[in-house]
Amino acid sequence: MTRAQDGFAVEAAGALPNPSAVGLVAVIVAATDGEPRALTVRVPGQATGRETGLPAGPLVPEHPTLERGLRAWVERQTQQRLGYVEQLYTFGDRDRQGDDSGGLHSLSVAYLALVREMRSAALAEASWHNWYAFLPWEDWRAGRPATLDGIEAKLLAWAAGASDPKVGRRREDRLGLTFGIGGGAWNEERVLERYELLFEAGLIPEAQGQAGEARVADIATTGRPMAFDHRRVLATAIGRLRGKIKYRPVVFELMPPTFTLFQLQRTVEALSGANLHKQNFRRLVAQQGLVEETDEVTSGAAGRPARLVRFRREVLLERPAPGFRLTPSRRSS
Amino acid sequence: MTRAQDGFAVEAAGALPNPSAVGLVAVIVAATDGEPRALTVRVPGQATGRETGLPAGPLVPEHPTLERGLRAWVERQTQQRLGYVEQLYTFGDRDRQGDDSGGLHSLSVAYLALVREMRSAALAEASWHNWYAFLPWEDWRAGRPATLDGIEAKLLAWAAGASDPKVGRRREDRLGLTFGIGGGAWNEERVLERYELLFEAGLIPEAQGQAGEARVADIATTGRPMAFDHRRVLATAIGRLRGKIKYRPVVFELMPPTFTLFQLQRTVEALSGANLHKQNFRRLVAQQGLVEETDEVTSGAAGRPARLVRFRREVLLERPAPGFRLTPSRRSS
DNA sequence: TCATTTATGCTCAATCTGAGCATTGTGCCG
DNA sequence: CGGCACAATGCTCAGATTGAGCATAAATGA
Repeated sequence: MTRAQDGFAVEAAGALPNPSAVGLVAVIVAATDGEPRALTVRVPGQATGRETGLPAGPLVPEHPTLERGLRAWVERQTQQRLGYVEQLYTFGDRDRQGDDSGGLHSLSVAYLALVREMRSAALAEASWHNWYAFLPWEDWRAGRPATLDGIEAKLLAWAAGASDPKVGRRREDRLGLTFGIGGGAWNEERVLERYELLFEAGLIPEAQGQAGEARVADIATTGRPMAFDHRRVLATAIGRLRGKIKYRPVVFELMPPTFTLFQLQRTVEALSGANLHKQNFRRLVAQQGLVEETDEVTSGAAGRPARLVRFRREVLLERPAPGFRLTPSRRSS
Repeated sequence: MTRAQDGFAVEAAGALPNPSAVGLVAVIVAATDGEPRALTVRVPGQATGRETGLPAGPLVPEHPTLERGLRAWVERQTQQRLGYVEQLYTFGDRDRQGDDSGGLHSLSVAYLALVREMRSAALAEASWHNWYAFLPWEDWRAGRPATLDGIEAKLLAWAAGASDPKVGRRREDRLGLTFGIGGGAWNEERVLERYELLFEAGLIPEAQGQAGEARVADIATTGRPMAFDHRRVLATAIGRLRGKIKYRPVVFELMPPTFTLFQLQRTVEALSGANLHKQNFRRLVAQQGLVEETDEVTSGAAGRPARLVRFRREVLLERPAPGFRLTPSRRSS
């Protein structure tokens, strides 16, 4: 069925030459105590011993769809029920893969999953990490991250160090767009673009396959490395999630059955990396009808008890499916 | 390097078992005379002779990235310069692929490309089609598409025909969400969900591999079929594009160097399938600073001549990168 | 009891949106 | 040549949404 015709190589999707190695990678996200967490595993490292990486596995031909395959595979191996699952991106970068298995083009199909509990942390080799450990510049909840000073300096040097001045100017433009250097605003969704920029600028040890050799000083500024190019996958996931919570009620996949509005806000803030105006946040949630009150209230903690609410499942049937608009406030720390 | 450990199959992305056949599919979009078009080719059909399909080809291991590979491949074969290229989705559905090449899992990585001209229509076997020929229910510019009457009736019958009443209710919910049946609103972004629903309901001939045998009556209501599952890919592309134009200035990839505001509006309307309020549209474009005036005006046509404008490339460097908010008006036909 | 802390209610100005009316240039038709 | 039809363009206005803050309520703990 393979056939080239008149300049078009028209191929049946089912019968192609050049078989490739295809893997699945999962970014499994939870939010506990107002911190965003990703499930990681220890993998055999490229350079040194063992490194932190994302759960990954082979594409299993037994399953009818990619997503169902991933779901079954992860749920079986982590005892973790996956609620929301969404395909993220397919990575096929040759020189960015860990290693090239001789001629086979290798692809990784990445998925984002949102889960409620963290029981599987009990599993050996698997553990939850605050995702900002890997991308520390993305957390603005306590104000501008200190690490950005060092990063900006290095990025500016990188831009200035371009041989062609035109290239240098383009680099500076990108610095403005992504990191807001030079009067630009910080757009919390551009997580991947920021990571890519750091990668290109040589600030990411994974770029040279040296994830295992990152110096402590580097980790302090550019974060903890991951095996292969998994930080890129994580960056993709965070960016996607930050965008999605604005127009789809996906945060609730991360919440327990009942919760307070402030817990909800903390979770949204954890994901977006920015603080929100409290009163306006509740107004938004109320207006959209995202939650309904229970007759329980919290107790024990300091301050006035908060009413517990639950997600109104019906909103999934209402249009347009709402989410959260993120409007940062000046509250910090 | 393949290794299972403690419940996690941890695999280096580059060394996986089960090689798969991987293909690339491209949805190449242009907009001419206010109509949205997709580039199609004639492919050897599954059942009957030759069918319409999307340009597709094998993954070429020579290229450093998937996107660069696709770009080079399409540009060479269609003489069509691809401006904007974006990865859409990776399809791996087993039973939805055209045919299964014995044991190999087959994937299609789909891309969306926006182009300006349509020269390659000159190529034999390749031609441009109004994309609503394939998804006629998606075009609301002349009011509610007539085809929806027939579709709704069949969908309601499908929901009512569920053996389990619970399943039936869930189907009805989905009808409301996607097609707005039962008091719901039409959300122009849910193109894929609508297609999937029709597919499940058995209204899409491709579902049984009968794309080539669709009856004329069916084509009138559920649109022209495509080879394999390419209509699903097209639906994905349209949905994505409709979402994207709202927050990124991507429409300009489809416009000639200079154009009138109304031409721009027509293009946005063509993509979104809905009409917009003219004065508000210009206000939006002006406010956002998306275009700058040239000193030329149109002439020859009826009515007052319009000023020609051009896209302000600088907006790509301004934050947050703006797009179009789509607010339908009552103007129709 | 009072200070502290958090939850919750409410106000207000600025801006944004959706809708429509009015005016301005052109080509075209008697 | 005057007037008409037709788009383009300018402008207004009420209602809704946003961003920010003040005020009050209901707990805990010294």
